[in-house]
Amino acid sequence: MPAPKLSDIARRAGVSVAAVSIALNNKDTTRVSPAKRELIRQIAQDLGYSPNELAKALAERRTRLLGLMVPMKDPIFFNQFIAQALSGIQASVMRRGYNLLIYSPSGRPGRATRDQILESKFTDGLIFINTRSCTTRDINDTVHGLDAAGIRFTMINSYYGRAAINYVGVDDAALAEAAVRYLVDHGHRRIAFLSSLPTLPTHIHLLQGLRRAMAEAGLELKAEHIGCCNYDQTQAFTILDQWFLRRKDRPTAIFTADDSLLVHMYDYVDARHLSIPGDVAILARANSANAGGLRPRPTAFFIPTFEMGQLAADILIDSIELPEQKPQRILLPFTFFQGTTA
Amino acid sequence: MPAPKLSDIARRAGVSVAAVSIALNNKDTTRVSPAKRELIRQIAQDLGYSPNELAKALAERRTRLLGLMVPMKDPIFFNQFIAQALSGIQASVMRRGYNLLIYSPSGRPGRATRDQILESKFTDGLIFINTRSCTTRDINDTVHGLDAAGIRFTMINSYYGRAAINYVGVDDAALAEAAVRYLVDHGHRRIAFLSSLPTLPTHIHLLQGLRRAMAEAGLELKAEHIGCCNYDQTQAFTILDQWFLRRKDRPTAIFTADDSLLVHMYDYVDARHLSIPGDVAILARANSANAGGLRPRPTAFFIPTFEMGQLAADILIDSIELPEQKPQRILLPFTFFQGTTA
DNA sequence: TAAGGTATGTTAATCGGTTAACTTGAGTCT
DNA sequence: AGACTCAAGTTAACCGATTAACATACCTTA
Repeated sequence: MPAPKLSDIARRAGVSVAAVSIALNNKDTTRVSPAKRELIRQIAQDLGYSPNELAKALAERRTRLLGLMVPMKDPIFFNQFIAQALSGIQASVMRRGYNLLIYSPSGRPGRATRDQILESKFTDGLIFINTRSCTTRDINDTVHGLDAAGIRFTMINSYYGRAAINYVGVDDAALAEAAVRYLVDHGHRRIAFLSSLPTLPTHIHLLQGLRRAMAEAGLELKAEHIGCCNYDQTQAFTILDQWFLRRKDRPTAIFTADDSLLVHMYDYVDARHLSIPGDVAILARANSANAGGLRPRPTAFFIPTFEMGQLAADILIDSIELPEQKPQRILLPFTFFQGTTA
Repeated sequence: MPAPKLSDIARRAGVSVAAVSIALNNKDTTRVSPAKRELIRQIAQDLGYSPNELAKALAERRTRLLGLMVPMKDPIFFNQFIAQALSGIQASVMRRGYNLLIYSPSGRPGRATRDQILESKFTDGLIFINTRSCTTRDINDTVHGLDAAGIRFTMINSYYGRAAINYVGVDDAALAEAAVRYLVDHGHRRIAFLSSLPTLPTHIHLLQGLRRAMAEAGLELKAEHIGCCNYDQTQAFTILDQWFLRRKDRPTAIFTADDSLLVHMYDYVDARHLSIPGDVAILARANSANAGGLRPRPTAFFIPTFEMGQLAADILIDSIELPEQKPQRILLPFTFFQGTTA
């Protein structure tokens, strides 16, 4: 038999559908007598009734669903940054009585995506993460489009515009400064920066910090000591060979911008039979859970990815439930771990 | 202004709402003249119309949403098995025009969960993964409840009952047999088995295979050489100390059941200054993506987690879209990787 | 005793779509 | 000319809830 609905209960109880709805939802306690309320409850229970959330959402104009926009490369959740943020998001979402819907538009989440999502009305709000291959322009367009449409959203570590939006990130510039200071304190003068994509907000912020701190130390970050490998091991090796196969000017320390680069560094060091930190010191910006299994243990600045996810969901839900809430911009602190690589 | 709806288009075009619905959905090409169809399209475009998917789903009794049931421990997606399966699921789901909803009931996905989900009607089908802390009874109850309610679902590597259900897994018994043969071929006679939870289907299947293959080789798997550490490093160390701190009967090889155990082994070997494979050989059942970063590279049987996710979603969608589809039971092959640990 | 308040419901509109069944007029066939 | 077919829409029921507005009886209170 089909699932019972409000009208089934109403018929059995000899009351109107409205009465059943009111009774079961605990609204307006004065509208249904305690006796009838109890009767209705009992019948609902006997029938194993549970509401059709779809109909409910349509009537209430609210789904209690959050959408996570993550640009699709097939094995997307292999990315520890995303996996951990997702865990944090899911934790908050559960705690606040919401659920999470995964949207992964193929291609860039620019105009098409915005439209696709604006349209659906399936989610009460959106979280953007790792909009890695988006141009600044795409992101700005998206931000403005969503704002104009009154859609609530939060960006995680992926926006460098100036609009007042919900934002959760880590202070990458400060992190890079701390990294340089650490390396300089340990005697390094030739420092290279290995990154994934030059368009990433993280890349840009790190670079700002690096330049500032190196200038302070009277050093210079040479253009040829900045490498981007586009998440590709082969490209990483090419860059590293350029740095290490010539005798002079060889960097003594490398600062890596994300987890995948750290792994590439380890692979490279293996392949070329270099020693860490003898031949090259490695200082990483990394996710703790991911770096935990690596040997040797990397010296690293860990970013609180899980917490970023949690906060992102929390401030998004705040802004959904409290209409007058101002957008929040949150930068989380990073932590230092002393490994054996620098 | 509020989002445009069908009725707005209908008014502007001077036709009925039904006509607009038909025209925009390309149904029944003979019902609306090409001219009117074009007019309606144009107006929809001008207004930036996009359908309210909620209303659509309610009317069509279909959401094109799949639910993923994953038991919630807070940092759930740190688990590479889940993260990879999720990636596979998401890939298939996208390809087939669906979206994914994450359900993570706190507590065991037994009766309460089943009810919670049956009720919602938000998803067209469910995927169960890693129902690690469920009793056999809970799982059987769930399976029967879902079947009775006509809910479509697939289980990934987490069912040992005999009901005909959609199931995707790996042939763990065969994997364990292959592991034993490899170790025996390399001269090992005292083999220990390190696992996480004795109630896991994987644990049970591996154990079957181990016993069978060792019997074939004229060996015995001693009860004290089977250890379960409940995902806890301290417990793992306790077990390993029992195995290694006494002189005789010390195992020469350890077969590990999942990724976390492999990491614990590495940590242990570090802590006790043992050498691999000199003091102890390690042969792992692992997820390739996760084990990829480990040094030394583990000798391992890799399970195709991503593909399992893909297939799970595919057969689920098949069974949703083809009502007469029989449940499919799929066991995927594993692959061997020759590392340096065994 | 008339007015007003309170408890307990019901009616009907609404959310934004889909779709079976009906209508109407024009063309076709015999 | 009458019966039949087909194109092109329209009407209205329906999906399964929520909720504002209205109705009724009973109880106070001045």
